[in-house]
Amino acid sequence: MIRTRFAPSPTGFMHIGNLRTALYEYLIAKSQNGTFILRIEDTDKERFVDGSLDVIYNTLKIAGLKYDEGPDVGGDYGPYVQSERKGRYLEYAKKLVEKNKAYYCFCSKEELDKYSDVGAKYDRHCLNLTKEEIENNLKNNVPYVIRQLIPEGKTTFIDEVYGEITVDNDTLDDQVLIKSDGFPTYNFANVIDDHEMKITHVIRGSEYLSSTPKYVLLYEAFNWEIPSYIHLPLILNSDGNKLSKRKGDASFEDLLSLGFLPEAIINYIALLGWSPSDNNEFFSLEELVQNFNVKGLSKSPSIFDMTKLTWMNSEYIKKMPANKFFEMAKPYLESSINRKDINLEKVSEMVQTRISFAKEIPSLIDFIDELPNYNTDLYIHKKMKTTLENSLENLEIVLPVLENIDDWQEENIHNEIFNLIQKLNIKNGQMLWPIRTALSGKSTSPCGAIELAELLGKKDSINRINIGIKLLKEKVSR
RNA sequence: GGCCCGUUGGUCAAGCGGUUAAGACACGGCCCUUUCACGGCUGAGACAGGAGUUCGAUUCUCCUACGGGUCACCA
Repeated sequence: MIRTRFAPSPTGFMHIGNLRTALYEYLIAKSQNGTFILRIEDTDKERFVDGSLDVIYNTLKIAGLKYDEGPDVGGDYGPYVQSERKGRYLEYAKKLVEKNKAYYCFCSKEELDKYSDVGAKYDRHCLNLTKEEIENNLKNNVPYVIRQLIPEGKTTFIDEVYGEITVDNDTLDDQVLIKSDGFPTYNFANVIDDHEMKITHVIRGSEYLSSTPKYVLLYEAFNWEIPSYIHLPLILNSDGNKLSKRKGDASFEDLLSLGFLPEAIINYIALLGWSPSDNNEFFSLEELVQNFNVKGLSKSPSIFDMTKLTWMNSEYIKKMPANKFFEMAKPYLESSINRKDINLEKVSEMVQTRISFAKEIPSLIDFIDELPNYNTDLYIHKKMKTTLENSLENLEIVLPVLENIDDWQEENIHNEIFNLIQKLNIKNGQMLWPIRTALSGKSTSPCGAIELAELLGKKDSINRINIGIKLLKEKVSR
């Protein structure tokens, strides 16, 4: 039975990279009917950020990554918050000391700083302490840490993505296991908890690849079974650097607030570093569970491409049922349209195929409440064969026709205008382009002239055409 | 700097000794059309470099270059 875990630290918001790691941990477990666990790694009291626990819970909830065990849902291997497990780690460390796989170190931080260059290893000063010295120090409450004693030789492990990796142990430092504040270091707590929680597959970012030998040595020191390792390639931003909030890279929350759909985000990031066996690109979470396979994981880092995410989100939007889309679009529609005579559902329909994410809505429909100031050059359109002169002419001709329509319905407006076009024997565009321009004041609009006229209503439409005529007259007469 | 990992079009990527080296995004063109979008068709664009192994290397090995990760009482 597979057991995987997501083990974030409550130090801020959720990176896209973290989310993807959680996603893969979830998928690997669920694709084999396994158990997915959430564990909070809060051994660094100083970096704790208020509210970040909620961010973790919320993100997983919104993303649909339901965990079977965790701080807020319980489970047989709790507690699932490391700070609540504090007592256990020291006992384990002492066991290692007894076995001669670890040792007390009383060197102060200042002492160590003196000769710490990049790549310098701890000189094992305290390894030579006599039993009496150690006991004396402990009795006198001299602050201490417990360090792992790295044996000689080489360490080999197998990563399911990267294959067999071997390192020389003398490149490894005697890392601290228990800090002087009594808390375990991340590396130590991780091993202990993974073992106690019976984690079978350790899945994490490839930045941990080079510390994995130390983990392996720890498991060996305890004589515990070593879990499977699956290291994931990094996600980089378009500059080729690690994703970071400071550099302006979007977090999951940022994307949500832009109106991206969680399903689309999940779908997109699932494809960063993993590819299915067929060419399909669209996967619901459930489909990901069914199709996920470790074999599809890649080794090389991938760049987070906002453009493709945007495309994928627009595809999801297009596939939404109209009523569901309306529900999502409503707040945006309501905030940018104050007129009460506008049919918001109709606007919603128009907008659905034209946006990539919800926050794009306002800029598409901002002309509805108020006709923007526009340049008469908008009337000139080569393909439509429109000029300032014939635009003016056609607007003047169509105005009385529109004024005569009593039942302001799309069908009627359509008929009247097309009759006129036929009578005048002109191209459709020569009439429709000027009307659309006069009604919207923009080079693009979410629909054509006739739909626009119906939407805005008779009074406003005629008013806007009059404004158009006036603007054109001023321009042409000059 | 030491150690570890990586390198297929601008981006995501398939490929796992013999292929015209898929597909997607983005980009160009055409069609559809009442603007824009949608949709359809189409085009351009890649195996980092060099040695081996082999009848044959994108695929295997080594070297070089470049990129990344890591070397904390952070996670």
